[in-house]
Amino acid sequence: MSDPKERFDSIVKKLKENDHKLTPQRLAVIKILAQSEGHPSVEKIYDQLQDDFPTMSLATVYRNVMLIKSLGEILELGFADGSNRYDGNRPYPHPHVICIQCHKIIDPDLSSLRDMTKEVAAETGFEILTHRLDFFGICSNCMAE
Amino acid sequence: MSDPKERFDSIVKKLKENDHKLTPQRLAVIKILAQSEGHPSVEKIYDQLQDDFPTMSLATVYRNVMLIKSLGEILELGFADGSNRYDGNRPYPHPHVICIQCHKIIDPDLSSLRDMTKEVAAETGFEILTHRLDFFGICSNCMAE
DNA sequence: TTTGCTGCAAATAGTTTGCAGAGAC
DNA sequence: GTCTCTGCAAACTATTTGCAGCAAA
Repeated sequence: MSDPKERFDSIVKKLKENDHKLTPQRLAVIKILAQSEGHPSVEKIYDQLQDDFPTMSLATVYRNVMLIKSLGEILELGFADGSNRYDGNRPYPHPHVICIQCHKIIDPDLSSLRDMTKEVAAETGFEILTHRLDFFGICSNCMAE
Repeated sequence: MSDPKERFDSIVKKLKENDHKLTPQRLAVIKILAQSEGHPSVEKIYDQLQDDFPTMSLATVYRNVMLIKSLGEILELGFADGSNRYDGNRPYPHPHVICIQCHKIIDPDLSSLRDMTKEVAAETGFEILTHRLDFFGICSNCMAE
């Protein structure tokens, strides 16, 4: 769990470095991404902004999420059903555990992944640049119901 | 590498068991999926069918791929950019190595994955049902160019 | 003042669906 | 003969883009 404030500042800094303007809408999107525990979708971000920015358009959310992603400050999680969700806390590849019932996403700690990447590179002759690892199942909450 | 003929028969059998009709179009889709080394997209399957079935529609390919997927006989690989590709050889979850340049997909052998699933279950309290593991990089062919 | 950003609406791309006729069984 | 499947075209959904006005620096 990184500090939301720290993440927010770090993303803002990156934007400044690359000469992007800091509009209220943009800052609001960053704020949500920086403090998101739940890996929000664009739609979710949009919904959360309706109170403070009732006239803000979905296109603006998309544009800002894309921009921040292109700066490498968030991780995009695209799924087969077409839904995309974003992790603003850890912009580097890491495993996710996803509840197929309530769609909660959490980040487990896994040590053995680095070795696996090496193993794959050796076996396939690829130069491995990144990876994606998701586990799908039922969380304890949903199991109890 | 499973035997394409065997895979074909096994999918056909599953369809019969579930009272689905065996149309020429359907069998042609199955044939391509069963012998696919390259994890084809729907579009790719459609293209390959144009010679033998010039009037066949994309919708039919989609419907058949969906049907076979719903019977658990192919694995769907959806990507963040919206592209979907299908593995008709190994319909169970397994790792993939994907070249980001030529989009080739190959299946490496990785032993340590089962242990990892257990580790995740223990740490998160989830009941893990399936997973998805992709490595992205540059294949040796593309590196040479 | 100068760009880049926003909101709106229209365009786009991949996939799904309704319907009428064709064809598997 | 029955009922599913197919082809076509239209519908749908998530995302992107063009444009004119607005606002950050």
